[in-house]
Amino acid sequence: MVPLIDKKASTALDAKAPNPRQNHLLAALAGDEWQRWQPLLEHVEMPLGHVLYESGKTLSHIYFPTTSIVSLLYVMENGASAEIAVVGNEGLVGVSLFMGGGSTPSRAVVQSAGHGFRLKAKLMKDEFDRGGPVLHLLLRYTQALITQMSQTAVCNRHHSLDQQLCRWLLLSLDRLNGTELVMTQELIANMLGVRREGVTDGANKLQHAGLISYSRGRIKVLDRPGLEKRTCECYAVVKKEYDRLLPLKTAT
Amino acid sequence: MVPLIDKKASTALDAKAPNPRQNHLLAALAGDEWQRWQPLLEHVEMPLGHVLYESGKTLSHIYFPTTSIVSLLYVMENGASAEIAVVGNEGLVGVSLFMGGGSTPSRAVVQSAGHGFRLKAKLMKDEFDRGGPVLHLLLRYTQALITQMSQTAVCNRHHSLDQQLCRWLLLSLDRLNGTELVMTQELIANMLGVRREGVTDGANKLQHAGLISYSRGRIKVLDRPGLEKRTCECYAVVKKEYDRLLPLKTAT
DNA sequence: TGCCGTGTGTGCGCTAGCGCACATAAAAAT
DNA sequence: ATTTTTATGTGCGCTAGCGCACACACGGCA
Repeated sequence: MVPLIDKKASTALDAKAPNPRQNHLLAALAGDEWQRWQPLLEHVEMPLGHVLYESGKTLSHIYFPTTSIVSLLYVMENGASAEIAVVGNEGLVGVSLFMGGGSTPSRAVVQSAGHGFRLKAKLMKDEFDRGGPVLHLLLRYTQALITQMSQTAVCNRHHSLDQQLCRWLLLSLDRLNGTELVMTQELIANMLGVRREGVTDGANKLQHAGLISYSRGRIKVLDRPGLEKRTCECYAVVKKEYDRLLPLKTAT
Repeated sequence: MVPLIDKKASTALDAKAPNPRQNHLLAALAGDEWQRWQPLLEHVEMPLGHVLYESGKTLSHIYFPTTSIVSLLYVMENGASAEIAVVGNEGLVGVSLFMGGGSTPSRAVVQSAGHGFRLKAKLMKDEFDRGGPVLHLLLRYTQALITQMSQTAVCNRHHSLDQQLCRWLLLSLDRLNGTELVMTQELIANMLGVRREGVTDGANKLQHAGLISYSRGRIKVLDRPGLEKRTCECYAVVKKEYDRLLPLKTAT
């Protein structure tokens, strides 16, 4: 029997017929642009850990996550790493393609498995160079991304691991549908650029405070407002800036 | 007598007839664009501490430093601060103007007094929207700026105060002519988002190592290669990316 | 010449987070 | 059902950087 109406019915449906318009940028395209883009978009699975592009290498595609989350992270010479920004269904991966360089010193890794769509580099560039609304949409998104990166820098400097953990959970949640993250503490530690034990500590505190519950790679958020109270200002700053720059006109 | 040939002859000359083309972006403009821009550019003094724009406020101008350095910094609710990026004669201040938002959550402060030029917001937008080489130049610069911000985030996470101090000195030096910075340790601490005492310590070590010499707000760099050896990889990453994205065609 | 303000040096005790080395426990494998 | 793998918990000593409280010391100004 085809498992269409199992416990994961909705996600199974998504998997069967993923909708590009789940991505907010694609959803924001006007009718004629959308007509032009639709046939060019290629659906892609985004499995956990998949590297969309490697530091310094030329981008072949630009990615629009729908149900996945991608981390832009920087891996250092000594192996330590740090996340620069998160991208989910609100954005795209590969701004350097239209910004000019064609590459960045960072790496893009799927942090939460799911789906997405992609567009060939050449096509993307052409679309961008047509100017008009597409160009301005993409640039506004880039501006929001810049804010997230800046705020990450500030947060790394001044805030406690606990606060950063909250920020990170919230940012990730905002980029997914539900209230559950599939994510080991080891992974989170990698993203935040801290020790795994530190994350264990932080997560423990949050669990005892009744804000989250987790076990072996599944984190359920029980009390979102509680998390927001515990996090630093950084989360709100970033959120506000995304909302300002990329107001949601039509959610599919 | 007009103090034209005093001990600061060259800088006095700069002050008298500052040259917009000292700014690399302006220098990169092709003949016809340059003709168009030249009459629109307004020369401005950039005194130490001057705030070019405030967090969240709409930008009225875009600034092209020539002999000054501007810090993009974020000031937090509790008063703590952190620098996001530095801008000198290689760039411009106010990317959010053409990126779309018209404002950012950060603040722009003159960190090293000098000169610069500015362009009215409206004019800048119009120029940008003409598309073509100007647009691509500005976006490439923005891309470089993004790299700097990312690297700042990474550096804040993983590197020691000493390394960051070296990075900061080198980045600042690159954006000035000479080998001397007019800058108190207090100021530097503010930029790096650390304690003043920490900077004192670091500077002391560098002085004892014979890399710099300083006294009361004047820092002379004696051994640049030495600094480069002490700093973290972040400096080189940023430098390389700037060079890649913004090759110097003609220095005036 | 002496004074005062702004920079810089120094010495505490304190804490967050690190690195390491394990102990447990839940799932997956056979 | 037993073993193996993977995820999480815990404990320890260690260090960088913080916050605070001063002591100097240079350089301009009266």
